[in-house]
Amino acid sequence: MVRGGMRTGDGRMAEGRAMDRVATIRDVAARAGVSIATVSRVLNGSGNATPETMEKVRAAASDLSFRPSTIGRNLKAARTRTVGVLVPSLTNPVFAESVAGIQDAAAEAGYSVLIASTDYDPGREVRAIEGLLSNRVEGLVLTVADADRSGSLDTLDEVRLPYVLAYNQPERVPRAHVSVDNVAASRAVVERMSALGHRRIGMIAGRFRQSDRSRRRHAGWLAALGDAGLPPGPVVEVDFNETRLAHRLAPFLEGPERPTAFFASNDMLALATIRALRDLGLSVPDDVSVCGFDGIEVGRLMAPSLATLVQPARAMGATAFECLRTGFSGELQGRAVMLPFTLRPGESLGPAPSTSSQALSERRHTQS
Amino acid sequence: MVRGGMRTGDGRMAEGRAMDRVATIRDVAARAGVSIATVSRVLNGSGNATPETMEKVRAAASDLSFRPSTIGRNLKAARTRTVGVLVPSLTNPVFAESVAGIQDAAAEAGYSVLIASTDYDPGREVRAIEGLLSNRVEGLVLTVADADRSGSLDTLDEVRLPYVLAYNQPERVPRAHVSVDNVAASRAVVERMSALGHRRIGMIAGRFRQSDRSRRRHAGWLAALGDAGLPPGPVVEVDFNETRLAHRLAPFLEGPERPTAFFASNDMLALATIRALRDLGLSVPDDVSVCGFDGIEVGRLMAPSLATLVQPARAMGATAFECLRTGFSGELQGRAVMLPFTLRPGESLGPAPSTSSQALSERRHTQS
DNA sequence: TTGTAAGCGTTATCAA
DNA sequence: TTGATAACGCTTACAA
Repeated sequence: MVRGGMRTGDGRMAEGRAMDRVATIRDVAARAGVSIATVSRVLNGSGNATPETMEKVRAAASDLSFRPSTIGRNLKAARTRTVGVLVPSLTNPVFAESVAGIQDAAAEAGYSVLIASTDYDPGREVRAIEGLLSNRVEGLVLTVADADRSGSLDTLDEVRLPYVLAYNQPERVPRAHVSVDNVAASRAVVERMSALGHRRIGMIAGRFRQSDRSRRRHAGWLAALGDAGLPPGPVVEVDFNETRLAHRLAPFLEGPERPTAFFASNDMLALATIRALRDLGLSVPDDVSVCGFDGIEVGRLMAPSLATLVQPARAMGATAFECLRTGFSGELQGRAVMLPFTLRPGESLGPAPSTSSQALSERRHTQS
Repeated sequence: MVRGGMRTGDGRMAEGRAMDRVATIRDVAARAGVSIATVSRVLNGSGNATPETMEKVRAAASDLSFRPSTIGRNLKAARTRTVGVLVPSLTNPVFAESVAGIQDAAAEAGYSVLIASTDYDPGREVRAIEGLLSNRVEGLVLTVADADRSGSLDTLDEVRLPYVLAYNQPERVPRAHVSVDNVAASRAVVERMSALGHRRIGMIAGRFRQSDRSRRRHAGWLAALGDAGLPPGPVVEVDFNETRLAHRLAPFLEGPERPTAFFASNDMLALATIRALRDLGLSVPDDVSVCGFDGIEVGRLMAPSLATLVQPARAMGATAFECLRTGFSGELQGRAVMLPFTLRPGESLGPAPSTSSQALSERRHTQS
C-alpha cells in the first residue's frame, strides 16, 4: 500500500496510515501481567491494589495509550452518559448559542453530546430522532417547530425517553420546557415602541401554523397593542428560510399611514426586514424602526445596531440540560422554567418620526 | 413517586415518567417466537426467511418499538460509524456552517456526529479529544488554532486516528486538510482594494502566533501590497474574543495619512472593525473601507453589507468529511484539497475617498 | 430456513 | 489483593 494512500474497499473510514488495532483492556492486562479485572479496578479506582500492581497497570496502560472504550463500558453499564440535541439549524446563532450552553453543562457533568439538525425538514427530523434513539441517548434537549403538534415529541413520549424543550413554549400539551415568557416579552417590545411614540406597529413573523413561538409572540404583540389602544398594524407571515422580504413588505409601506415600526418575531427576520426596508429606500430608524427577538450577538456589531428582545441563549441550553439531568424539583407545575429576558436597545429602534421629519426623510430618499 | 417528580439518586438522567427498560433483540425474539439470530437477519435483510417469519418478526419489533442498539452493534462490529468534530466555537457562523456541512454529508453516509467545541481553551481541547477517542470515533474533522503546533494533532498522530483539518492550512507539518488557498485569497482582496484606488491598506488579524490562517492571510496581504508597489499599512493583532476594537484602532486613524481600507482576517473581526470605525466617527465606506474573510451569511443582511472573501463553509465541512470517509485518492501530494473562493462585493468596500470628498465627510461627521 | 453459540470491551460478582 | 467468569445487545459463522 502506498504511503498516504488508504484502503477503502472494506467500507471503513479511510485511514491515513494503517491504523493498528486500538488497545483493549486485555492488552493492558497481558502487558502488566495481571488479569483484566485488576486493570479495571486500578484504572477506575474501585477496589484496592498494591502500589506495585497499580504502578505496573498504569505503566502498561500508558505505554499502549489505552483509553477505555465507552462502548464496552456503556454496554455493561446499560447507560451511555450521552445526551442528544436536536435543533432546526446550527447556522442560526440563537441555536448555536444554546447548543454551546448545552455543551458547557454537559462537559461539566461528564456527558457527551450527540447533535443532529433538521434544517426544517420533517424527514430529516424523523431520521435524526431515530438515530439518537438507536444511540441510546439518555435524554434529549430539543427545539421543534411546533411543540403542540410534533410527531417527534409523540415518539419520545411513546418510548418514554426524557426530554426538555428549549425555546418552545407549548400551549396545549404539557411538556417540559425551558423558555422565556414569550407573551410578556413581546409585550415589552410593543410597550417600548409605544413609549417611543409609535402608533402604527406591524409584525413580521414566522408561520403561525408552524411555530409555537411565533404564535405566542404574535399574541403578546396583539395584547399589548390592545392595552395601548392601538390598532394592529399589518402582519406579514414568512417562511423559515425566506431572506428576501422587500416584495413582501412593499405593499404595506405606501402612503402616510404606513407603519413606523416593525416587530420581528426573531432576529434573522429582523435583519432581513432591515435589509428589505433599506432596499426600498427607507431609513432605519429614521423612517421605520425595527426590533427583533433573540438577542444574537452580531446584532450589536452591525450598523444600525439591532434592538432586540434578548433571550439568554447560552443559559437556555445549559438550563435545559440541567433540568434533564437533575429533573425538575417540583411536580407538574414545575415542568416549565421561565428564564428572564431583557430588552436590548439598539439604533434600529428610535422615536417615531414626526410628520415633518418624515416628509424630510421622504425627500432625502427620493433624491438618491 | 409523584407524577412529574423524578428519581435522581441513582445517578441516571432524570426521568419524567418511569422509563421502562428498552426492548432488546431478545424481547423481540421471544414475542415473535423465534431466535435472536432470526430477528437480526430479518431486520437487517441479511439471510433469508419465510414471509411468515418476516411478518412475525416485524410485527413484534414494531409492537415493542424496537430499535437496535448501536452500542451492541458497534461492539460486535468493532466500528461505530461515528465521526468526531472539533471546532473552536459553535457560535462563529463560519464554523457552524461547516459543521452543518459535515452533518449533511455524514447523515447521507449513515454516520453519526459527535461534536465538541473548545472555546479556544486548550484544557477543554485536550478533554474533548480524550472524550472523542474514548467514544471510538472512526475519524475526526477538526479545526485547530495552529495546525503546525498542536498537541491534539500530535495525539491523533500517535494513536493513528485518521483526521482531516478544515480551514487550517499547515505550513511545515504535512497534514491532511481542506481549505482555500489563503495566500491567494488574501491577494485577491488586496488587489481589489488597490483597483478601487486604495493606497494605504491596513490589516486587522488574529494573533499570528496562535493561528496558521492568520499568518497565511497576512502573508498574502503583504505579498500583494509588494506586487502593487504599496507600503504595508498598520497591522493590528487582536485576540480571539476581542470585540471592542475602537481603542486599538484609534492611534492609526489620525491625520491625513491614515489607511483608507482595512483587511480583516475574518468576518467577526471585520464586523468589530466596522463597529469600531463607526464609534470613532468614521463612515464605512465613505471614509474607510473594510473587507472581511469567511463569507458569513449575516454579512449580506447588515448595513452596510459586508464585503468579504467567501469560503464555501458548508462545502468545507462536507468535503472534509468525504475526504475522511473515502480517503484522498492520490498519494501524499493529494492530502490537501483546495476549495475555490470568491470575492463577494459589499457596501463596506468602496472606492478610496478623494482628498476633497474625504474632507467633506470629515466635516459631515464632526457636525453630528 | 432456522437455531446455537461465540465474541466484541467493559464491569461486577464471587472465589480463591 | 487478585483472578476467573458472567453479563450487557448485537452480528455472524456454523450446525441442524
